[in-house]
Amino acid sequence: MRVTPQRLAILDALRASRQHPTVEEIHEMVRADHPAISLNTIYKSLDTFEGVGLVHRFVIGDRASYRYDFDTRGHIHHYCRQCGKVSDIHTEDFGAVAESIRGAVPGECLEVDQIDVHLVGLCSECVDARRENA
Amino acid sequence: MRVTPQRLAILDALRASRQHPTVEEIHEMVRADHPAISLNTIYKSLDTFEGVGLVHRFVIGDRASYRYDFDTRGHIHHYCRQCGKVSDIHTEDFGAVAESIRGAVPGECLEVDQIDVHLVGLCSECVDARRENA
DNA sequence: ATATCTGCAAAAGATTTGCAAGGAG
DNA sequence: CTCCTTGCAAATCTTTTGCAGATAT
Repeated sequence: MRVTPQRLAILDALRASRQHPTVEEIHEMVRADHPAISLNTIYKSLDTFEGVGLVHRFVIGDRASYRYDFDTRGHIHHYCRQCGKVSDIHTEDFGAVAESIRGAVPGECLEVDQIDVHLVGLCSECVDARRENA
Repeated sequence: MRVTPQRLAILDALRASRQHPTVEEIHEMVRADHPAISLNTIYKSLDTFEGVGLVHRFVIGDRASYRYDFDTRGHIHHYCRQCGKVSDIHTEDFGAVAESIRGAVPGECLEVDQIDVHLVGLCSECVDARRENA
């Protein structure tokens, strides 16, 4: 895998963002420094990164677009069905959650490499907003 | 919500399938009895059904397409990265898993309506196939 | 030097929108 | 009878593919 200015910029942008950006959003961010970078390069680079486990790709909520996360440690994602924001839920104890999930799997016959937990609901801002309007 | 032959056919097809079909797949199935049904009708009907909680929509694995599930009870989905099959993992104790997940959420500030647990790995057939080739 | 990566353009795939005709309530 | 639903077509959005030139190693 080659190290290019584009790839470094993509990784930097993803690391800097806590927003689980879509490909399009990453494109926007990287263009600030690399005006000529193509969307295609974003797609291919992220695909490469995912292949070597540098980043995590997922789809959440009612938006069928890939989102990327620089943080590959196990954690929970929350999708706000009001504003669309995706937030991390970092728990001290994701291990216990993973354990409980693995315990529910009949085992032996199938293999599990990756566990994604997605919650859908309202983020704290949207809960607050609703409370004010009530 | 109106009851039409098309909608009944869509619900029947979805109920009959344990494959978590995509919109395109549902279209194929329903066309057996309703050759003239349009893809658009499938989209709109499923959207309506989801709105009233009749079906569950999700996206899993590396295929960015909506999948639908007639079974709206909480359960785990497993995606096979080899063959693409999506299977249900019905555990007696999804309640315990849900409990453990809710316990990990800091609470009060955000709302959780729905919990999706997605596993990625190999299905039993693909595990067997690999074992035979080894 | 050479295999990989980039950027452009086009193709492919998935979902949504607009509208006129049809059918359920 | 009226409003919701259907089917068609086109538009939009997202992702993939093909290829020629550039570049990291």
